Amino acid sequence: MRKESSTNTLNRNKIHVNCGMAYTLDLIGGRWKPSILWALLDGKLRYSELKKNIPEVSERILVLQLRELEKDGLIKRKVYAEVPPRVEYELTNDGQSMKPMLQCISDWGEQHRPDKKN
Amino acid sequence: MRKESSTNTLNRNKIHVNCGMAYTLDLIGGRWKPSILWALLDGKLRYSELKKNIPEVSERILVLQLRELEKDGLIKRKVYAEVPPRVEYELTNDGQSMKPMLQCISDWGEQHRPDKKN
DNA sequence: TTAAGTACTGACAAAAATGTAAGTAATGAG
DNA sequence: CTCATTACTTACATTTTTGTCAGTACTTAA
Repeated sequence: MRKESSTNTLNRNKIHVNCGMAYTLDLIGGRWKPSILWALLDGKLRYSELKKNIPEVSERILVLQLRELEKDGLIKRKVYAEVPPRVEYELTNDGQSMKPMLQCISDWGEQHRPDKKN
Repeated sequence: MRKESSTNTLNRNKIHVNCGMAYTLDLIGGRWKPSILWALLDGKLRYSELKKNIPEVSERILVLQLRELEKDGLIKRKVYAEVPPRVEYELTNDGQSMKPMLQCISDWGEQHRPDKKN
């Protein structure tokens, strides 16, 4: 949770105003968000499929990260009125519009991380 | 400081191995790192100039972020043996190689943040 | 002797992010 | 009636990040 008036939060918001980079990075910068976005680049996935894709994450955190991505308009959540439940996640248009940027970020990482295989 | 064996840290490292995006974002994702990198894109700056560029940050945090960027090989620190002291920061080659990516991240932010001026 | 300038450092505190373990709701199958 | 299935939620604990405030070291200039 975020205290609206902590220096920490105020700073965050001030930075967004004069640094587009900081704004973007705040949206995609959570621990598991890159993995989630990456998985969704190929199309929609059910909650359980996301979990399989990202085995290390706990359910609580996965849901938290999904909710934030949804709140920030990068993914949408579609619930089917079935039992057992079915929920699908997919990128919104804004999320799709990140594709080239995400690819670029990924490429830089692949090329520069120390333990890459030659 | 980081406890090398917490689940938190282990997860961070595991993610790096199979998600280049996550690796990159970890390097540039600190609160003030985008602002610092952005300022250094135009050339080297003294510590005091960086401070002027980013007035909100406290000295302690500014130094912390600079040290991390340095440790991760994105910037270099050059000390002149003068009094009063002079220290200059500039991008390394790896830092320079981020330029197009950083521009891309910045552009996305400028175009999508809610409170942009039309 | 005192002050000014620069680039910090240290002790401490608050806030935010991440993780663990267990539990819930609805329904159809056996 | 019990179990399996799916997508979560809740209470709690730990770890990490960010921030505050005061102080330091060195030398030159007044």
